Amino acid sequence: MQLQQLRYLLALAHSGFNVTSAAERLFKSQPSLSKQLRLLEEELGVPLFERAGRQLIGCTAAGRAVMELAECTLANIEAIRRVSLEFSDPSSGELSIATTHTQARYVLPPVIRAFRRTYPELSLHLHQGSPAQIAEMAASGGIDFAIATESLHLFDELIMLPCYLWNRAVVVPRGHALERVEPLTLEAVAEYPILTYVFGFTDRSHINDAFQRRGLAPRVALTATDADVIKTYIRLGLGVGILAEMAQDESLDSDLGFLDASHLFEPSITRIGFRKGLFLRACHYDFIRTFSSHLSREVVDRAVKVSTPVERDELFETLAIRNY
Amino acid sequence: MQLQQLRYLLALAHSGFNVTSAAERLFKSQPSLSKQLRLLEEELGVPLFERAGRQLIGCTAAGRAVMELAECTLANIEAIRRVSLEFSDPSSGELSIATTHTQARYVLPPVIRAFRRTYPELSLHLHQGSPAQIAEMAASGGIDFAIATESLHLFDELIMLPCYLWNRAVVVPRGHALERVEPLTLEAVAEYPILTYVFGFTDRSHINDAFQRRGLAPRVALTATDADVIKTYIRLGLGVGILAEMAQDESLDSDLGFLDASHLFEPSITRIGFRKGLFLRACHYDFIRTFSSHLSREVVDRAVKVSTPVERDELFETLAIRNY
DNA sequence: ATGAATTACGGTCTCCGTAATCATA
DNA sequence: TATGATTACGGAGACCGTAATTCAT
Repeated sequence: MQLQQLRYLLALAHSGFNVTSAAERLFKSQPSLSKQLRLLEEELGVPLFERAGRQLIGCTAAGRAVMELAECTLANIEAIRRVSLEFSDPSSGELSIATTHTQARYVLPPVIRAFRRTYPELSLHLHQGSPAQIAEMAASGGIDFAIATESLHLFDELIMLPCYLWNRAVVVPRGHALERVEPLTLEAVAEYPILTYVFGFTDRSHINDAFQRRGLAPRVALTATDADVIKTYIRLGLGVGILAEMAQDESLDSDLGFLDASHLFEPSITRIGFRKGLFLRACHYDFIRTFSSHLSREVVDRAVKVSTPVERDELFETLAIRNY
Repeated sequence: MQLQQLRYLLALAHSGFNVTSAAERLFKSQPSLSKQLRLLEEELGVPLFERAGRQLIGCTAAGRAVMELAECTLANIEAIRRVSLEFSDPSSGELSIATTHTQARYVLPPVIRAFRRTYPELSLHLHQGSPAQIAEMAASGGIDFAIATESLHLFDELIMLPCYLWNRAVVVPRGHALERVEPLTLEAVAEYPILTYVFGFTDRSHINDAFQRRGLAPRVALTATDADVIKTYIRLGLGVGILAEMAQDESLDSDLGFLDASHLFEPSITRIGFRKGLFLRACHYDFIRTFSSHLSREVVDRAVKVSTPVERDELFETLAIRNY
């Protein structure tokens, strides 16, 4: 049995049991893959795949069991690589972060600036996507960290740690009538067309819930994944925005009014997550710590140890999570 | 990186970092090993071994970390083999049990007789040794089960499940004066030279403790690892034996009196254990169940899930453990 | 007839063993 | 000098790719 064969096995599963596309993904010829998969199957002495004629169309029960173990094995190999890299040069290497626009544009810059001072040799990679894509990226490897506000709990291969609480702001062009409503109410906001994030980003459901509880049905004029895009349309007078409070850029947004709406909507919680198998290097711990100071190495280690998300939540009930 | 190289790595560690003897153990030439180990080290880019000149004399911190992961990886590979074997032919294969003389000679025969009726194709292997050796065998692989009364908790790679409680018997030649002492007391026993198990077997400390609590210092005339050996000397009149109650063979021991001593010594508990990584086949579950009927598949699975021995003990507090 | 897996075959690279060399106690 | 690791070299085999073949829709 060879590690290659196990890699082929997983690639096959990830390509919907299409040998050709698995081969392409691995930059190998199709016969090579085909042969190695057959050899593995023969060595193990048990059919791993459901077949329709010559086509592979799925996994047998044995195949699933083997697949799971193979995944674990390769994660281990990966861990060996990482641990060696860490010992050979603790400050070198790469760190890939998948996150949403809001985090990458507004939240992370000061964090990364500080982090780079301690790890100037490390190359950082920022990948953007929807929370679901982010979680997928982190779960299936290649990405070290996922940072987002929702959806990440969907993957139970991910360990999620709470970072900070944040509230929403109602964003209007300067001089807008809402600026004079004190205190701001949902009823007042609902008078205007709403511009906010698309569903699946930054807890849209919190916003809907709040209006619905008051029996209000706001008109949503436009949604986007990107606060900068939304701000552009606010400036054009299409309506009022409901954005994350982080999305205020003091120097560029002097023409916009950010009205605190923490009393109108439930706060949301931004989390950082990583794959369960991930070997955490010093720079990993340091990044998490830089991002969220209560997540010390000890806290992270404890969170990794406990096996269920529920237990992890219990762990964090005792810790104070800062507001943004 | 190849699995072979990881195997070499572990073999090296198990041979005290002597490349030559590691090579012998693996039936490979020494240069091959030497080269592969060097290649691995180069690939990982970090020294794994402490060197004295050309000699390898130990592990670096990186080496230890890699070693641990390698062990885990190979256990996974082993699990893949097993799981495949299980699917290809659930009733074939081998089952190796390491245990003490008492278990192998007196306790296991009816268990194995029953077990073989369900798995006639399976070859069973009984390895004997001291509890410490048994634990070592089970922990370092090759052996499926360890069965013994003590010491097994020393290895935290082992999952130990309690099987049954048993008491001691005072064993005398028929007609011995102790047979007429009703009820039997420690003081009466302490009058005679004692024959019992060597330390490290079957909870010798329970015996010592009991005497000590009563301020008695019995004369221990002879200790052995083997109940049959001890009985021989009892028959020769060297003294009275303190043996496990299981050690009575109804048909062969009619010339010996087994006097119940359950009121004199704390009961002991016999456990069955296996390596944490072990993939449990149906025959494994069945063997455990045959040996100890309260250890159903569900109970075993739950015990495997919980991570600490303490939690496991809690799990079993609610279950009734039978007496022998 | 086309898409997809398998078989056939040849080349390259890896791993292993033998033999010779080097270092250390 | 003896023990034990490393280097050198040649052979067997594994893996891969191209091309041809087979199967099924």
